[in-house]
Amino acid sequence: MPPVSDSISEKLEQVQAGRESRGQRTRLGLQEAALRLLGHDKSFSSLSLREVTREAGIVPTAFYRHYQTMEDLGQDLVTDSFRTLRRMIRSVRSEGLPDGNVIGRTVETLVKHVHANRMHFQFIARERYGGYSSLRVSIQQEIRAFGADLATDLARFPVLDRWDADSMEMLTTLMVNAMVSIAEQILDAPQNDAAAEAEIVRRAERQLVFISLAVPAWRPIKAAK
Amino acid sequence: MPPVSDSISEKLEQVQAGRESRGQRTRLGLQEAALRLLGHDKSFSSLSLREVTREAGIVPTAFYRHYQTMEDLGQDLVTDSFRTLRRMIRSVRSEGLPDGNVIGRTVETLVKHVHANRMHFQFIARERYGGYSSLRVSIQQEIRAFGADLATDLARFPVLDRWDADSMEMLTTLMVNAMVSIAEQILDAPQNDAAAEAEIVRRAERQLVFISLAVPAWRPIKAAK
DNA sequence: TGTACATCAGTGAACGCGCGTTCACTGATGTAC
DNA sequence: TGTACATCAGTGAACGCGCGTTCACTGATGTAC
Repeated sequence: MPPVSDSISEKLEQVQAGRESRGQRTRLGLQEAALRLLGHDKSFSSLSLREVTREAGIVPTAFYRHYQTMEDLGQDLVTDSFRTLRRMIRSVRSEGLPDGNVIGRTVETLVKHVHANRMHFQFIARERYGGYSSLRVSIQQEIRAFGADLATDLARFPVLDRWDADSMEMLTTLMVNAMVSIAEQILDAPQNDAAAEAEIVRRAERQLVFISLAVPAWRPIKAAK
Repeated sequence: MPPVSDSISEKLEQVQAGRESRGQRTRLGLQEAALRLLGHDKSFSSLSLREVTREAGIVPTAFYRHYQTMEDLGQDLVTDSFRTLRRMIRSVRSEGLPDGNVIGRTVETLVKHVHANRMHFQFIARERYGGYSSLRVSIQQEIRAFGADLATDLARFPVLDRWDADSMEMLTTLMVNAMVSIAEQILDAPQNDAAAEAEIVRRAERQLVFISLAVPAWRPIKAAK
């Protein structure tokens, strides 16, 4: 296979509907079945192979045509979930230069995407410190990568563009943690309770505004050189 | 039983070594067995009743003399873990009025206690968003209570004593989240790697210092009235 | 202090169940010519 | 377009295993007198 970007090769495969198509449909079916089951207050590591295949409508043994273990399925879900997340951050970024109510727009976008990809976020939240250690490691890496992306965006702010890498990392860590916490609160809140959700959003925005107030007061170490 | 405080009645029971003593020893044995098993990279919800009793050196059926389900055992562990945590915060508080390097002392104390109660913290970290929803709820409540304690402590600072409740809650949430994240990093770091740990501590302190820089710039809403 | 008795904690056999995994198979899909 | 063939994806029976839970039991512990 030529070194094409993921999303392009994805589409190609869909269009070709070639030799792999049946296999890939089932593979996707397994992923979706797992996510669906995670909605019922279960964690991925407590899902059984048989449960997933049952939900996917295939026989247990067919699982092995696609994955060696449940852990491998989990890895695919991590990859997928963060593809979603990256798409989200890209959409905020592409809305032009930072201006106006950046925090408001960011929180709004985050909340919107948590709803649109509820099960992906649920999966990440549960597995971040949960079951399989290999998934924990992957998730931790992806979150760090997400923070790095955020750092790039933030560097466009005049005050921040001369900060040292260490200080930037600290700031992005703080913001990513806040965003993770927001996502978790949204997931925990009763669904369709607009008031409760508005309150979460309000608090989240206040928190991020508060953090941003520290920015002018901070003296980045290496920038002083 | 008369309404005595938990820790007092605990000691009384130990001293009396009365009718309950054998039962209580086993009950404690079950709790410790569960914690011990959590060290091996497993989450509580994936622990089986038989595993725990095996580790505790009793027959599976004896479990029911002490708990109805594993979930009940988990509740005891939550209670215990936070008793530990509360003892910790109390020790920092009792070291006199806030002065000198409060942040440094707080982080140091936290790290020390994470090491001393590694398995309790591990349990909390894993179950915070993990398996049983009843445990998740209890943990969330306890963390909120911990935040309330912190708010009381922080109110002794001159700048903060006139903040409205909402703003205080925001600040403590931010700090508690930071502390939770520190604890999780310490748990994840390779044990006995002093350098890695020092780095975590350094970053944590910078983060908390950063947050505190926002304090003077913040205008609490209701205090303006 | 000694004995008879009640309660409490731990035992061991047994059960039915869902699990992950193996295997030889069948049928569907795609390729070569 | 049609046929022969190879590969790939799903099947269904079977296995041994650890699980949670029941039950009637035994022995340890504590109490009453």
